[in-house]
Amino acid sequence: MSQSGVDLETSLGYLLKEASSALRAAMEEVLRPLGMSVTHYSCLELLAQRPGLSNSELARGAFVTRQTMNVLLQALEREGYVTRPAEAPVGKVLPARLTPRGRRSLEKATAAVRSVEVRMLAGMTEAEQSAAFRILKSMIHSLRDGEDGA
Amino acid sequence: MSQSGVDLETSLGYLLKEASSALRAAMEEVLRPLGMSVTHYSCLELLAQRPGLSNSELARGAFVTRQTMNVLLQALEREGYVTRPAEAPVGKVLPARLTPRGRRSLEKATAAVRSVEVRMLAGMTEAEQSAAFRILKSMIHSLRDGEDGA
DNA sequence: CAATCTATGTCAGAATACTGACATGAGTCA
DNA sequence: TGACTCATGTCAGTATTCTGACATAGATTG
Repeated sequence: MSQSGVDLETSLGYLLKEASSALRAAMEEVLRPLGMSVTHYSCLELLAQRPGLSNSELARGAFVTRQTMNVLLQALEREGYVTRPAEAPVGKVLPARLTPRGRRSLEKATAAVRSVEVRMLAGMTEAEQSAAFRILKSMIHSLRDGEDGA
Repeated sequence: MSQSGVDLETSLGYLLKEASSALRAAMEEVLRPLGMSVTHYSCLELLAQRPGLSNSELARGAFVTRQTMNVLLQALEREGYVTRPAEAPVGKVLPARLTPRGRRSLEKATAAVRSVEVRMLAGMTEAEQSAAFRILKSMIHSLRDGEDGA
């Protein structure tokens, strides 16, 4: 008797949420022994791959608000994982960078997270991974499209 | 020079998080005018499709803790969207059900959320949707497998 | 039958993320 | 130049979710 509803059993949206939730749980599990949260890790990984990112850019990359990222960055700065110049080279944008300590701390976390990703991909062929990549990109694009258009 | 890292640009995990984040944002956007949060909606939708679900079952279905769901259920009960018997028919499990008011409130939300899902699926063929379904199921299965095994 | 284990509902406190607000710097445009 | 718009960093308060803990009911096991 599946009425006009969304039908959770066959909803791609529900499945997407389920997969994302499972991924997050798996990441939290391997990061907890390292004393690191997912957002914490995301920030460090972003900085490793794109040194000089600003607070707002990091926030967008980690899918949190810039206020949330700012609190995290201040903590990471205080604990010596990240450095930011006292004054902005241009405008108000403060480029952040990992310290050697930050890089060292990230190493173990990266390995742990990669093991999760490998596990997630287990049982998928190369072709399926490509398909997944393309399909997810398509979903993101479609969702971002009409968010405030028309 | 993409070192041994996870490489955000080609990481399925990152893309999964991005898609899930976009979906959540889109849902929040259409639900906000109805005064409903995503978790709020999830609870109602679950109850519509599977009447009599307990607090803990609803929590698992909405991917939150049972404590969180309990707080929400108490609020929904107080506002007359949901009813639970005063005493458990068996054990401690309290089966929850939508009231007519709850059903009415859900109608508009379901339509709104379905429009988001339709938008997300725009540009995907039937075959791609099937592939997405299968692939997401595979990811979930792989992630849940070894979460505390071995 | 008794002991143990597991799952549930619930309360309380802690952690986390968000919304609102403000000042400031850069770009646009008349 | 001056007015306007936009993005940023940051502070403060609110909201949401989580972790910890407890008592209880059912299932399991010896």
